[in-house]
Amino acid sequence: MAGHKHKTPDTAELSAAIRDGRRRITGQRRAILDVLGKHPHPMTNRQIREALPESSQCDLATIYRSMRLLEELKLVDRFDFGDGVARFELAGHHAQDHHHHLICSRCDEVVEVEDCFPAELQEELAKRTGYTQLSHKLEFFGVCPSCSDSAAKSKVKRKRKPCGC
Amino acid sequence: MAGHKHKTPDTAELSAAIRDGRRRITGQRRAILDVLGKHPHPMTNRQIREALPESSQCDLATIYRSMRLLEELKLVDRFDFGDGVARFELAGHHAQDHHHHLICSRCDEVVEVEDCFPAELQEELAKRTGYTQLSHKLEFFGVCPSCSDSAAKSKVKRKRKPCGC
DNA sequence: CCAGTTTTTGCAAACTCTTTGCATAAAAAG
DNA sequence: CTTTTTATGCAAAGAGTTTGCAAAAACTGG
Repeated sequence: MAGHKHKTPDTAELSAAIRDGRRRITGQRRAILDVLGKHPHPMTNRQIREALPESSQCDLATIYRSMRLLEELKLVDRFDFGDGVARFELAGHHAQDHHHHLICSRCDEVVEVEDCFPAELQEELAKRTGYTQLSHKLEFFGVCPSCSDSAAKSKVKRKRKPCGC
Repeated sequence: MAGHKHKTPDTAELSAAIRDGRRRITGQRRAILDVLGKHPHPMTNRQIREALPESSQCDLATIYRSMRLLEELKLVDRFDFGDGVARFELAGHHAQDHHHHLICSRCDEVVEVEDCFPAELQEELAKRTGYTQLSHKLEFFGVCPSCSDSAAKSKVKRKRKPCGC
């Protein structure tokens, strides 16, 4: 009974992923996955901590360590919205495990994007350059409908410009 | 006599760009542009400082401030290779002002890439989502020819994984 | 279910990149 | 050359992330 989507991996899946190494299934790790399972978009470590239930509060350092582990175990995916803060999403949370995002530069609203850089072009690039094992990082930025409506630009702004390209 | 490629903007260009605001043409700023003009790939602020001639050494804080200014003036472009460090390139340094990079995850070698996310797809994405003023951030990662040759994996490695996607 | 062994956690300190306050130096203006 | 205004150097502060270490929790084998 494995392979859920939009759900937290159950203990079986978790232990299956953890079994090989001598890692342990701790309450904190379960709680973190739980939180991620309830959020549709990438979360920062700080957001994860704030979203933890009181019963499973834990130190930020623990979250940082956990995210590294969970990333290695391929249970979460790391994203970079260009503001210098790492964000994580439960792997397999969305229809396509590989996907990108469209982020509003004014209010940070996020939309999941299924478009991806054309595989043929990427393969061509690999051949042309001789590089192997190609992957890419791609995120979109723009102004969301509600922010472009409210011409009032007195909204929260990102600290660092995300792109500029 | 403007519009050079692969060259440092001359004082005329610099002052033209600076004139509007009440900014000044200083030795440090000229030196920084000079350094960028000699490097084909994006440089970190620390690299820029180390590349400055002894005669124009300056504080890192000055470089940070200068890069912000030069970015606003569109004299340099900012890039993010996913390792948490900002990198800058002289604007118009390459044939296409808008371009991306292919970075070796083992040795950090960089190749300039002209491929770009298809404009049609991006416009479609804009229509579909209602977002406006779309832009994107795109970088490729892989293993360069020489690194894949030397199966010896005892090379310098990046501190943070760049992508994972 | 308990005792032993090994991994995790919390806490504090350290690190890296980046920003900022302030007195001084340098550039532009007259 | 003097005045005015912006930039720089230096030091300190911020933010995100990592790490050392003793105490706590999880797995193991009785």
